[in-house]
Amino acid sequence: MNQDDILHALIADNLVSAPDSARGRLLKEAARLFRDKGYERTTVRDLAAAVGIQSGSLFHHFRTKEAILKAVMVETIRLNTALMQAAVDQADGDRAKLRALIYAELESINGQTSEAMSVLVFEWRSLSPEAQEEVLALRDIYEQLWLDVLSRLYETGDVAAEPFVVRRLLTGALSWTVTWYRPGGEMGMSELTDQVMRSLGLTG
Amino acid sequence: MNQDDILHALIADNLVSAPDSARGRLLKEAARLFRDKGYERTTVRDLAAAVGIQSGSLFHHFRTKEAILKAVMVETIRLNTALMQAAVDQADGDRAKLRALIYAELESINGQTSEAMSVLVFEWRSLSPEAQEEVLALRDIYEQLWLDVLSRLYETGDVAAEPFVVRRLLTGALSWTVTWYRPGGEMGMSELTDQVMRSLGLTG
DNA sequence: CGATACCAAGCAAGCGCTTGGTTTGTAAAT
DNA sequence: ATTTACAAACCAAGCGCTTGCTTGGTATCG
Repeated sequence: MNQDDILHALIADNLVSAPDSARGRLLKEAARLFRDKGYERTTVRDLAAAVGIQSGSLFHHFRTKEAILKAVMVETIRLNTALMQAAVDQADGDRAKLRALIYAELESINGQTSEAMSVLVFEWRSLSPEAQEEVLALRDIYEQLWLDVLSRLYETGDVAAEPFVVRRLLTGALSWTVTWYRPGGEMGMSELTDQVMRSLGLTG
Repeated sequence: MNQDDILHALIADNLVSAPDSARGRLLKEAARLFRDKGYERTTVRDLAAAVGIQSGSLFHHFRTKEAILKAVMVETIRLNTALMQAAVDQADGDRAKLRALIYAELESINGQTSEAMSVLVFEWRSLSPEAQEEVLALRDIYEQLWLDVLSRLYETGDVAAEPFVVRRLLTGALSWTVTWYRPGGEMGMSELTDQVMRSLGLTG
């Protein structure tokens, strides 16, 4: 299963919108606008204009503006959970698994789903508490992947700090790359992954 | 110079507002509201109510709502730059200096100036580009403190990754603590600092 | 023919900010 | 000691605009 296969499997199960559907295109544009201007500064008129319809027509596809934000987040988490799962499964050994997770998360944050991942980090507060809870539940599976690997590395002494702390530090460190790292620049994603591994005192 | 002395020196120089002045109280409440609800969701009526005046009276103290956001950020950076400088100066040796910087930043993020630091991280985009540039210039001094220490640790081999990458990873990792770390809980700030040092493969 | 997708128009509410006038604090002049 | 002067701090009211969303109707298409 490569990345495209994973995406299409999710689309087939109706867990993620096809990028060429009306809904998919709207979510893509919404993610871009929310990242660029922030959720609150993005108006329903902006969103409608981005896909070439009238603002009122949006509400045929989504009940509220917030539902759009939520959909962006939910679909992104679903996709990334599947990608992370695959990354872990394919790697041999815990160091390699950790490296695969870091690489996969960097790719989520700085690659194709970059806009949506930014929204997930920086627009979290714009979600109502009820919606936050729902989205949080989806994250749990995903977080467990990290904790399993980090726990084993902690027991072997490869990583000296507590797994759940390391994971949270890494969440911040990797999320933040969106503010300074430029894919396609001097440093490649693989090189950046190496730098992260080295920062953790792990080499190879 | 302890923390209070540093604060009062800045107040004397008119670089930071006194916490008991009208302006200081407004900035404190603004930071809290901006963190809790976000800049856009916080109305001038909210801000005014928080300090017990009419919304129109706000504009006697600040020209625009954005000027309030900017003042929160500027004053916070000024204070924290001074605190970091003191932390570096007081520590002996580069490992100790790094630890002091990490501890000081964790304290900024999770201690007294917590609200304002959150605003600095999560409301950055709400600043106009011109204001962003001004605030960014203030950060440079502060960032140089980190780079000096990290460069020396890189040369001695204590830290295996490039200084500017490590600093940026740390910026993210430490900023993110605001989302999960609770001061006064099980883990103290000093213990958290240790965990960060261990995550970097540094002990003692 | 019925559902799906859309448009044109606009409503009610909330927004940042302005305005004109009043109170309050302070310090010099009487 | 009282008056005068004046600026800083504040209020009450509301203007003009934008916001998310609704409504009633019209294409489009299997």
